[in-house]
Amino acid sequence: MKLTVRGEYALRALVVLGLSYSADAVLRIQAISEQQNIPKRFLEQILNDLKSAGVVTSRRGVTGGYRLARPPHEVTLATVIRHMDGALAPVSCVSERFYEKCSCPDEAKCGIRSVMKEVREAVVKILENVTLAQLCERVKLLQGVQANILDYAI
Amino acid sequence: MKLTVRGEYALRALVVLGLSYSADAVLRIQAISEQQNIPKRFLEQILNDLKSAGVVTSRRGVTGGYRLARPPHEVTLATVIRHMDGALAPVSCVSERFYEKCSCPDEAKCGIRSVMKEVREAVVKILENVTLAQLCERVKLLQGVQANILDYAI
DNA sequence: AGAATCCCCACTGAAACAATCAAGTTTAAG
DNA sequence: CTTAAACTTGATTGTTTCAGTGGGGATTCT
Repeated sequence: MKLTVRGEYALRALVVLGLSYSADAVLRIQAISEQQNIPKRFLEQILNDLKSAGVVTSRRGVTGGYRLARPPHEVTLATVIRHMDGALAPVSCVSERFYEKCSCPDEAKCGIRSVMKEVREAVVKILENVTLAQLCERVKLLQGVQANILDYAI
Repeated sequence: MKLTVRGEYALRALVVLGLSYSADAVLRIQAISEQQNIPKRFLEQILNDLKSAGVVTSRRGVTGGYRLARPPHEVTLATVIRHMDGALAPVSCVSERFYEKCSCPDEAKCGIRSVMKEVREAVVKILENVTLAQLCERVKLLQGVQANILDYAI
């Protein structure tokens, strides 16, 4: 599994949306783009893609913007990454959803394949069990730690 | 971590070399290439690369060929894959050996990064603990099972 | 010498990646 | 009812990576 810049931007944007999640408040692309150093035009494309995945919804027009389509605890990182970057498996011949035949003489007898399956399992286990809500919690915690250090300094 | 075709070919070739490992017998590129459906010219390049990594050695000339530079139980998959395909981490900002700064506002406060570190740990734990010898064992086992099925059929 | 093998380095064609551009449509406010 | 600020859609571009090829050179046995 390789997380591309595209996938990373998607996660970063979703964290921002997750942190300010509420019934019907929306965030503008520009706001997210500025806060996260993401090229606006590129982010536009990415959020649109997340929309087609049913992860976010949008409102158009001058008061428009994006918000999560569902509460953060219902979105797993696995879902997001699979949609943006494809397979979680290190090679497609061990992928469940993005399977492709490989060139080895016989997949059933392939030792490499069995190791790669283990790797895939390990990755999937982590990413399917971390939700956007948990990711946001981590962020709050990390930023909280920093804030406390500052408090002491003052 | 993404295993490229290049890395996969390397592992496949090493399994062949591992299975017939002995003090000074060598295998020709052509033999490996034919057995494994790997383009000869490409394999040439790959084995040369593995040589510079100290994984294999070669003998030139008409009786030439390749063999493992060290016994199979001393070579981990992590070593091979890192040399062929680079970082095991899903993003380079969490890689130990291939670290590169990422574009997020503050790495220390990045929640995504902390999840990706977990993924990296999981992958490394597997690949650093599987040696070429163990991989060869798996292959023998898998092929053995097939052989038995055939025996019954006869 | 000659044939078979490894060695080295450059090159190419295709695909993936990271953007960017252009020309819409929708919406609220003035 | 016009306009500006937002999202929408689809194409395009420049760069890098990937997989594979090609040509010529060095080495070693016979």
